[in-house]
Amino acid sequence: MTESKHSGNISPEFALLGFLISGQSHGYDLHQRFVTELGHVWHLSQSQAYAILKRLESRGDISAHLVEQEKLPARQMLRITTQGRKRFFEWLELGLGTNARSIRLEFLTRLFFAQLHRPESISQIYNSQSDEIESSIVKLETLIEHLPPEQTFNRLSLDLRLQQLRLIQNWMAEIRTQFHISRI
Amino acid sequence: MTESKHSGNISPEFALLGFLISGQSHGYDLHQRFVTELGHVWHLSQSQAYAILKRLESRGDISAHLVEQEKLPARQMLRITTQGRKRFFEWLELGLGTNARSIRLEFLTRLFFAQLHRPESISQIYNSQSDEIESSIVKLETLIEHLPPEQTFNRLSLDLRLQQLRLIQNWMAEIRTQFHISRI
DNA sequence: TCATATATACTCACTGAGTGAGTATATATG
DNA sequence: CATATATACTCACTCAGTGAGTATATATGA
Repeated sequence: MTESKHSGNISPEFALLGFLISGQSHGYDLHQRFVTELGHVWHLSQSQAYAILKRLESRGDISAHLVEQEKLPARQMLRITTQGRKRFFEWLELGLGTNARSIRLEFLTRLFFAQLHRPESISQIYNSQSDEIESSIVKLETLIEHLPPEQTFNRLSLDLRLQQLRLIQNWMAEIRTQFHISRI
Repeated sequence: MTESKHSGNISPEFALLGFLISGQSHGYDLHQRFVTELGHVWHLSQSQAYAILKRLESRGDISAHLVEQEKLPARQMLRITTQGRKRFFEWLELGLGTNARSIRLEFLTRLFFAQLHRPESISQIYNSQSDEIESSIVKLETLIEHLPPEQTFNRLSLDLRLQQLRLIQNWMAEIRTQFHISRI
């Protein structure tokens, strides 16, 4: 317990990769697309976008090629590599997340790119996320049951988390109808 | 938009300060207390606790004194300074937070320490937090209203945030009765 | 009795998240 | 003609966070 484990928050990275699946592009444009399409899901500053792209390049998930322009400064044209493509689809179909924040951020991001690049696996993504929530609700419930009664603040915290997870279930049910996702 | 602006997440710092209000202590003990009392509200690793304490010292919010022990390694005994005390109570009574996460984390932490050190200002803290939520619900509602309809994912994200804020309102109403907090 | 686990008490090196400002140029707008 | 805005990045910096390591003492079980 609890979140902020420095592990989450990987998906702006994958979002940038996801945009590159549609074809090569450059930092400025990727950041722009990110802001207009997912700007209310995540916040991503320009410099941060560039930093992430640098990291992706150093890991071999994308490759960069300088393209001179007559007037404006040269562009770093970016292409996703085979490895990057593999990593992206692994994240898309296997990545999960349990807490409210990561669901809003990661799950929505995955849904967004699934719709773009893998519409046929939307229901699989949806269902595994939904199962994950189910099971973490159960875990939380037992955790709360076994919490010593004097732990007022820990209890309040876990109570809210539990209620948030239940809320997310309803919110996801709403998504299911909107996206015409079939049950398991 | 959206959170994770690198600004939030200041309260483990204040929590450590808060424990020092009750009297001097040392890193190991402070971390232990944190984990047992607020371990389900926040996660705070040991090394992180020490890092924060270092920062607090460099800012002059706490002072350290080496205390030799016959057998175990020496302790850094930590005391809160006048400045630290001032900073702590400012945070306690003025600090706010709008998103689900920061409310669960920061608000609960403030409530915890208010109960310990300032029970008379609990209702003020509660009410200003509650007002803050009210006003950000209004903001979110208008934001959603003015969102172009094709922005499916941004809308879904904001919808969930709105519902989460409403959930928090109910959760806080529950706290009000538990803590016998009077209305404004 | 001897190994092993656990508690005490911290340090260190490292990666990553994130910001804010700066650089340089082109085009549109009042 | 000045100013704002869009294009396209870079840089220096701070804070967050982890995981492993160091060193010692005591309890616990085979």
